[in-house]
Amino acid sequence: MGDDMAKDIIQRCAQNGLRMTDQRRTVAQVLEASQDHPDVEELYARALKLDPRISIATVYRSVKLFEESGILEKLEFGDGRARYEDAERDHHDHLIDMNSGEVIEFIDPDIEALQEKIAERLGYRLKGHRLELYGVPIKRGDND
Amino acid sequence: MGDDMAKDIIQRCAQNGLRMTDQRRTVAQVLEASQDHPDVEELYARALKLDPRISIATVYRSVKLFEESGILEKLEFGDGRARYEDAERDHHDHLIDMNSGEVIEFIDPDIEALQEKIAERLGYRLKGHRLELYGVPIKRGDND
DNA sequence: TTATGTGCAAACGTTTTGCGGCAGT
DNA sequence: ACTGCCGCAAAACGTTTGCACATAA
Repeated sequence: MGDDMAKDIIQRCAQNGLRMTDQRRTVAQVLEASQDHPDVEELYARALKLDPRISIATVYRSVKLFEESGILEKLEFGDGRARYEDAERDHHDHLIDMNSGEVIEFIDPDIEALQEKIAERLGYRLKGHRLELYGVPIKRGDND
Repeated sequence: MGDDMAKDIIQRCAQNGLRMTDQRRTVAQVLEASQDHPDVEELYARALKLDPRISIATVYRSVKLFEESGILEKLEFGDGRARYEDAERDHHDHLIDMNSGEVIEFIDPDIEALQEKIAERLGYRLKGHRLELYGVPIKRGDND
């Protein structure tokens, strides 16, 4: 019991006192169901299937609102489009497959600790970071 | 001896067979002289002082060309504007001061090694990475 | 009921591009 | 001379916003 049970996005919206509309529920639902990293255009496409009346402006407004409420985290992988992911999930970084564009998530406690130490050494308190690895799959028989 | 002497941007342009115009030389010169991380608008402002005839379209075209030739590296700090820096300088990462916007460069061999190891563990050959730390200065008397 | 959200289309800031003229090799 | 660059202005891109209407609380 207690509230260590993971809350879904809609619950956290309510918790933050956000007025819940059909559109916001739709956007939340799409995000919840996405295991990949869709950009806003793609979020909009998926939302349209659940609610053909929704507009892309509302999708933009919703993700921005959710981000400002700390419910989502904004990601930018350098292709000019923003992506959003659930901020409450365990922290992780991203490895981008340069061939397929696939995004692999990972965590490494050593690297987290090292970052804190580096910031401190430079006289800063670490507030956030962004780590992206870009790589290509190691194929069997790929000797170098 | 040999060519372990650091080459400047203009030399590397020539080396890559790029046709050198006054404008490209100006952009190269501005980049060479910049110790900070100016965005393209700022690059243009600085270039204008050296050559009042240059247009911002040319600045955009030049940095893109230089990037495609591997002479510059494109940086995006999440403010919607691209920045470019000399790709041949020693590799380093960035710490962004969240109060002032100042960008501090650093290198940490441990973190570099760790990244290689993580990519390998995930079945990837690391081709590049992006590490940005976001922090606030630790002030004396700041107990916490 | 009243404040707030929505859809639409227009505006935005950054970056790219089509064009006719100009310049590097 | 010939290819490719330049400046200009217009377009493109992802994102934001003003407005009149609709809806949650």
